[in-house]
Amino acid sequence: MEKPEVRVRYAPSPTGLQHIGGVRTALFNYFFARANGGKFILRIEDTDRERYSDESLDDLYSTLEWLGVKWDEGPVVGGPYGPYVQSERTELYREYAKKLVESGHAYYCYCTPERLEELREKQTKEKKDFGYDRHCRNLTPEQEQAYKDAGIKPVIRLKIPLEGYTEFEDFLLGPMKKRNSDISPDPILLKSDGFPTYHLANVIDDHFMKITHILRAQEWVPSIPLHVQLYKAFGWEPPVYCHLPMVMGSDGQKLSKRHGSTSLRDFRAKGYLPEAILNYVSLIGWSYDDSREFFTRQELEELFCLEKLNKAPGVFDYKKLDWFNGQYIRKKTDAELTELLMPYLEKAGIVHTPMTPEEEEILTKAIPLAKERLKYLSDIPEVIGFLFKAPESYNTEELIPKKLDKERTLELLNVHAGMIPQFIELSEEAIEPVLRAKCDELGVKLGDFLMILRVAVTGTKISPPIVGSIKLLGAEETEKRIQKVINILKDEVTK
RNA sequence: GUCUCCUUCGUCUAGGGGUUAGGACAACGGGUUUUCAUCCCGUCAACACAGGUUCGAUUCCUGUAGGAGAUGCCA
Repeated sequence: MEKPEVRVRYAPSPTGLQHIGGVRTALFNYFFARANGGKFILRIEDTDRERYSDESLDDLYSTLEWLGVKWDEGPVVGGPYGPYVQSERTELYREYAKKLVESGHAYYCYCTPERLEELREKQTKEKKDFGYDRHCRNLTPEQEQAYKDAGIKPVIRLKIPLEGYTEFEDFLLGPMKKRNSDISPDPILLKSDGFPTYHLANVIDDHFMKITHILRAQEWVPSIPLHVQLYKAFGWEPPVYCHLPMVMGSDGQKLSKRHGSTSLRDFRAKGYLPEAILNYVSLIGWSYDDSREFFTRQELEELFCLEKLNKAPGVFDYKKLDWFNGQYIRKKTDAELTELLMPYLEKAGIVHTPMTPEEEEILTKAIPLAKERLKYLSDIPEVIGFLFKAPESYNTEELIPKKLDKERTLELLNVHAGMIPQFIELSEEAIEPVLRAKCDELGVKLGDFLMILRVAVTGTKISPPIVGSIKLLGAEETEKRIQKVINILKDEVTK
C-alpha cells in the first residue's frame, strides 16, 4: 500500500496577535509538510465569538506572509476540503454532535454556568477533584422535559467512559496510557450558543480534512485522551500525534508578554529580519547536528524532521535572537539593507519622503558604515542621523578629554578646522600618518585628538569612523559644526 | 489537590555503557582599530540526587527532588 500523503495544519484562533509560540508551531508544520512533499493547511479556529477579532486575522496573514510561509489549502487559497474557517462549518459540527447523542456517546446538559461556577468553588474549598459532576448524564425523560420547558439552552457533553483506560501514542513522547476516570469528566462539545468547542471542531475538521499528523505544543498533551475518545465515539482513526516542547520565558514559565515582546508584530517593528526570527525559532526544540545553526527557510523546508525534535521545553533567549539578527543584517547587500532601512529613516524624520538626491548620495555611502553597527534595523537613526542633521547640543564633559582642559581643547579644535581640506582630499590611508605626525607635534594622543573632533562633528562619543564621516559630510558642513563648538567653548572660557 | 510531561554549562543544544562530555549565545579577558561596532583569539562553565544493573554508568532501570503543563460553555 502506498503511504498516504502527509497533511498537516496550523490552526490558530484569531483572538490575539501571532506570537513566538504559535509561529514556531506553524513553522514546524510547514517545514514538515515541505520536507515530506505533503500539504500544509491553514485553518481558522474562530469558534470563540467573544474573543474573536478581525485584527488578529489580519495579523495572522501578514505574519505568515512576512515569514514567507505559504499554505496549500486554507482561507483565501481554498482547497478541496473547505471551508477552512470554522465559523462557516457550524452546521457540520451540530450534525455530528447530534449523531453522538443519538449513538449514546454524548448527552444534553442543562447545567447553567452559575451552577458550574458554584460547583467549582465548592470543589476548590473542599480540595476535591475538579471537574463536572456529571449531573445531567443520566437525566430521566421527565427531568429533561422539565429543563426544556424552563427554556434552558443545553450544551452537549461527551460521555467519557467511567472505567478502563485510554491508550495512545505520541511520536515524540512514546506510548501513553491514562485512566478514564482521570480524563476531564464529560467535556462540552457544543456550546449553548450552538458553536462547537475546540475539541469537537478540531477533531471533526482534522478528520474531514484528512490530517495525517498533528504537530502542536505540549500544553495539549492532557487533551489527547479526550480527543482519542472522541475519535472512538465517531468510529474514526486518530492521526499521528507529535507534541512539540513548549517555549518558555527566562523564568521557566510559559513565554508571555511579561518576559518581553512575544508578538511578531513587535519584533517586526523593532527591526528584526524574518530570516533571523525564522532561523532562531526553528532551533527551539529542534536541532540539525552538533554544530550547524544557520538555516534558510529553503534549507529547513528540506532538512526538517521529527526525529531531531527535543522533548524538553526551551527557554526563549532574546540575546541569541539579537545575535542572529546582527548576523543576518550583515549578510544583506548594501542595496537590500538600504531598502529595509528606509521606513525607519523616514519615520525618524532623518530623510525626506522621497529622498532628495543629496540625501540619497549620502545614504548610499553611509550604509556600509552603519551595517556592522546595527543590532536592529531601528538602530539606524542614531547611527547615521548625524550625517543628515547637525547635533543640537553638546555635552562639554564629553567634548573635553579627561586630561585636557577647555583652553587646550579649543586650541585643538582650531587645528581641526585648519585640517579640513586634508580630511576631504586625502584618502583614509594617506591621512593617518599626517594625523599621527600632527599629534606628535602637538603632544596629544591620537585618540584624544580625534575624540574631540568626533564629538564636535557627530555630537557623541560613539560614531562610525570619523574621517570617513567627515568625507560624507563635506568641508562646509564640517567647518560649520566645528566653528559652532569653538564658539560655545569661547563663550565659556571668557565667562 | 489531582493527572501528565520534562531534567547535559546561565541559555539553546550535540553525544551516548569506556569521550580531555563537543558547538553556539551570554559573561569575562585579550588582540586588531581614531570611539563604538565588526572581526579574531582565549577563559569560565554542565550530565539534578539516591539506589540498582554492569568489569564500567552522564548514557539502561527504579525511586526522590525540582521544574512545567493541564484541570473553562478559551483555544
